[in-house]
Amino acid sequence: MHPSRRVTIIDVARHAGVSTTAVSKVMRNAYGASPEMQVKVRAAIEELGYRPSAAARGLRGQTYTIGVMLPEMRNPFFADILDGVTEHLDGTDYQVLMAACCNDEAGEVRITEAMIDRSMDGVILIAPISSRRHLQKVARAVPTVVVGRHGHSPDYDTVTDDDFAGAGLVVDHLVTLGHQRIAHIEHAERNPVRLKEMPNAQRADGYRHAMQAHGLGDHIDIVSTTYTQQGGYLGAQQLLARPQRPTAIFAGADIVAMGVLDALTEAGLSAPQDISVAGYDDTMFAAFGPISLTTVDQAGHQMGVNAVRLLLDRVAIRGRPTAQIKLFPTLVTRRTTAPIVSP
Amino acid sequence: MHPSRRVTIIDVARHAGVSTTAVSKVMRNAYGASPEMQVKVRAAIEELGYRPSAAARGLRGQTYTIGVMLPEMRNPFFADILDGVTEHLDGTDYQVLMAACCNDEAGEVRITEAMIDRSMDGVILIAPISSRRHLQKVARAVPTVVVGRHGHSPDYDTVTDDDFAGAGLVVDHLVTLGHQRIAHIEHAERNPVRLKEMPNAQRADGYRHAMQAHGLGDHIDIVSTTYTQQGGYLGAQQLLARPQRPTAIFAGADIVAMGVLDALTEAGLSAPQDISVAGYDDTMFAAFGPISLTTVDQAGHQMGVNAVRLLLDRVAIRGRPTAQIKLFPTLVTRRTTAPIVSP
DNA sequence: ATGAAAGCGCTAACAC
DNA sequence: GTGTTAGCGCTTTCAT
Repeated sequence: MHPSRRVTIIDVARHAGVSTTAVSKVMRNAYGASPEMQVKVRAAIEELGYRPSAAARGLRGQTYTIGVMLPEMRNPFFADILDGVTEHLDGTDYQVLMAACCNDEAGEVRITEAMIDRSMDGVILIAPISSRRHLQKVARAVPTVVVGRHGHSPDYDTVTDDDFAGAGLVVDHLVTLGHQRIAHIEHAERNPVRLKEMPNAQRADGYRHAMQAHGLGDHIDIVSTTYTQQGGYLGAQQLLARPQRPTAIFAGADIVAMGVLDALTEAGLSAPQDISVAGYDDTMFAAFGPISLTTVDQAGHQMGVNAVRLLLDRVAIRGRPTAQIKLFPTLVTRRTTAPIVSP
Repeated sequence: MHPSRRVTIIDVARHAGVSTTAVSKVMRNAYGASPEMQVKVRAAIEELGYRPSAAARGLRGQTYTIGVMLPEMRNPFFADILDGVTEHLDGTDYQVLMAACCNDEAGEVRITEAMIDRSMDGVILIAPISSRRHLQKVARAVPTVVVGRHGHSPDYDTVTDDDFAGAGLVVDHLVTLGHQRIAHIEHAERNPVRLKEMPNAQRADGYRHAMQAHGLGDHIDIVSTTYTQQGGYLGAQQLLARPQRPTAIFAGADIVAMGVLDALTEAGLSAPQDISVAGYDDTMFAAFGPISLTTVDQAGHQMGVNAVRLLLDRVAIRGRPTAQIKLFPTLVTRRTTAPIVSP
């Protein structure tokens, strides 16, 4: 026997004694195949172990492939989104394929183009940092849903979490505990468009707004670094060097909070005894006993589910007006925040 | 203007005043295109913004796509492997697309078949749990490299880390610190084939062997649960209930160690004061200050690099004999292990 | 409801 | 070195 040539639609048609058109129709549950036809064809498919070639399908119709672009793989929050996506696609003919990029614009362009080249039926872009121009271009080539980036476009749908409100939840919580000198570590952003659209910017805004609302405008204290462990470490060092150091630090992301904790330890301090610390994202490790970080849960799973829903919708009706879905976050209180001792 | 039909190879050929063959050859850097031809064609490609359709290419030649299957997304160790993979592919025409499955056999079958259907040029399977029969089947359909699973096959290459030796490193370390009652929490496995091939089984074997080698055969104490946080928690509870409880616990994976720490805290104990704890994998969170877990570094990055190398090799020369690459792990000593106090 | 036939965009085999 | 042509395996008109 030969190195097993793949079974094609022709083999199935011949085996079932029907036309390839018929097989194609059955495969796609398309209109125009009698029940008997269905039975015959399905039997042949089963017997021969036929699986359609996605490449060949893609040349005429769909590829039944959804692409998901992630900024990185190490933030478990993205895994939550993906769970929502794949779960909702379970049982359908669609397959999700992901690509993680390197958090840089060139990488995002490469990946999105690769997805378009591969005739994917739709793409979900998670927290993209590309220019709006590029996002538009992608969206015009393939049905697109952008997750975790605010702002709206006539070409793609968006699913976001209310980062502004989320930051407010943290500030409210800390104020309730008696804190006033609450500092924030943000991810530096200068690009004006992204300044409005990126979650990190919204969190900083939300922090500012909530501080004002509590009459703590004078205590607003923001350090700009990056959403990395290193960024948290450096940010906290700056804050600890203040003449009047803060009693609470709200890190813009859980991973940032890890760096903050490192800096505290190094300075001989600890949370929450000396300083309360809160993060954002409710990543897996936030729940670990020795860490037990107070943080904000973004409902990643729900974001994923909503993203696919919008996407499949758009695959079906290309031209429909775009939608923006905004979900609401919840505060997860753990052991790194506590009532202030000496106000 | 129309909803922009994609630019095809015909458009480019016409624009450059050459044949489609010529364009195709230039695209693939294939033999038989003069320098002037190259220039002309490249100019036309540039001007028209042409990008070849992967679907169409796949129907005849390659798709320039490498598929990577991951058992899950939340273990950062897999991200290390992927970094190695993508980094090594940087600058080539290949694109990596991943799919995470649900740690179950049916999911793995679905994903591998999806990759085959999509005419991927090669696949890298990370820590697959499927039957050998299925792996063989996949490998016969598409060039395959299996990562993180021992055993060898005439059809696929393997890249593994020496889990047996890694477990030995941990035991040696703990013995050096004066520990004798060193317990191990393993991932339960009954399937006889996987019992030999899966890393978890090798770690348990390595533990057993090392204990014997140190004359501590009588102290061998293995609890079978699962490689999850919950598994670690339950396993530790069992161990703490022993009449003579262990002075050190070697968890088969970092995530298991997290569960162990939870159980210790709950019992009013802590590491390393009361019990030393070691993990395996050196995942990102093992390095976090409040955790600071002693663990084993598997050099995931190197595994990734080696996997692609083997894969591209096999894509070029399909029939070549298979290779097995085994890397050596290193111990990462942190603060959850310490010299024994009262032996 | 069914099937014949014309492509989809590319590559490979073959002429020139 | 270059161009012509025949498919790759499907889906989609369009007859019947």
